[in-house]
Amino acid sequence: MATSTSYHHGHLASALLDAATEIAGEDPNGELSLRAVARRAGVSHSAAYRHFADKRALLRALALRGFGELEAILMELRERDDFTMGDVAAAYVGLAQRIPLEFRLMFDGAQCLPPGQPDALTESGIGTRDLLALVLSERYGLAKDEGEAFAFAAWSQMHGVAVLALDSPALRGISGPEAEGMARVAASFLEPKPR
Amino acid sequence: MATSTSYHHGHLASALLDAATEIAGEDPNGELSLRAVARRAGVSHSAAYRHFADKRALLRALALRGFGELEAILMELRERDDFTMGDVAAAYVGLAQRIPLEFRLMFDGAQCLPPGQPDALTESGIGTRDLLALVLSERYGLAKDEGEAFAFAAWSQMHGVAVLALDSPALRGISGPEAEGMARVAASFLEPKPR
DNA sequence: TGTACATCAGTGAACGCGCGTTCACTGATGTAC
DNA sequence: TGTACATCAGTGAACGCGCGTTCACTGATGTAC
Repeated sequence: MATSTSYHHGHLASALLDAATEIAGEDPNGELSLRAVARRAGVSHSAAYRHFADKRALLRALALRGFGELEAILMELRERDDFTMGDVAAAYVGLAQRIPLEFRLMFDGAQCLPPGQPDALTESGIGTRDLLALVLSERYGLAKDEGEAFAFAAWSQMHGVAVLALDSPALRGISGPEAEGMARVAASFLEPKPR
Repeated sequence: MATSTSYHHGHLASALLDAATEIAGEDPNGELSLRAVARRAGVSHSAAYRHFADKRALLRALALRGFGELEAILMELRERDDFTMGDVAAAYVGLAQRIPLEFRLMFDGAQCLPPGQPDALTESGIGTRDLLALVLSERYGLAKDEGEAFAFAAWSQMHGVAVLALDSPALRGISGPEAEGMARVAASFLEPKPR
């Protein structure tokens, strides 16, 4: 295997994604350029084209990574049978705070998708939504339709908190834990009554 | 008063804002450039600098306009004493669909704000949030704290629906009325029980 | 084990592009006398 | 009412910039014999 200092990098594709995440961690609201990503990875910017067709493809890969993390979070919650809506919302908002770049890209078709049709990214989004519906239905004993509607109500709310905490001038600058606390308060209004 | 064809425009500042809105109406997901705005307004791009210090200032003016519209919507609801949470959410999401550019800018500090401190835009955001809390507290007879928490729960949810409908690959391409319908369904989970 | 060669993954120079912004200018307006 | 002039609101050429992308190239790798 090539070491990180050799001419051949070995894991450049994922190293580029890591570099992008790193940059975004330092300046969560900045624009991300392909050149900056390559620079951070210690590689010429044209090298990126060996691994991604274009900039959109790189961003799409980041978004897909983000969906993977979200699904892992949901699967973890599913293991427990006593989580609250507040737990779900806090986890969701926590993800957005931890990897804001990926989070934004997950829900930004304009930046990630080619003019073309629905693709893997769209499907990932739908799959995650369905997973949330499943997890909540199991937890609260909801029928399919009920569960889907409720999952959408919950998803949109936690998404709203996440987005507002990241971008809104009125809320930006809030700390991660504060944002998660607000998500919990908001989600408490959705907590189903025990029967 | 100068006519629209004379050398002096007369209302260039607001004409530029209108032009921006118009462009965004045609391509809601495109990037907006100051040059394109001036072009659309039929004016050289340097003319914009007679009215706005820089591009950020123009975007900020658009955001402020958006807050004005949102406040008008809330005041209208306030006139009625029988609106539902679904009505509020549908109105909010309808606004986002109608003027996506302004809507996005209202909640995008990175694009609108200079490196500087809280400004008129931030205050506008906070003012609107307080107005929502007031309107909902009146409608449902909530105490101050209760009203604020509930207003945040509602706001984040309708904001989530609005944002997802505009940007998310999984939901984009949805029509305005469909988006409003989804907002109603989501909001129904927040409707307080009558006592 | 050693050599020839195809393949792969990098480099770095160059491309054109549209952008935000500045500047010296000029045309129109309105006020003072 | 008519003229001189300051002020205001436009113009258009020019600036430098960083961007995404392409291309001919070269260094490293691994396989066939």
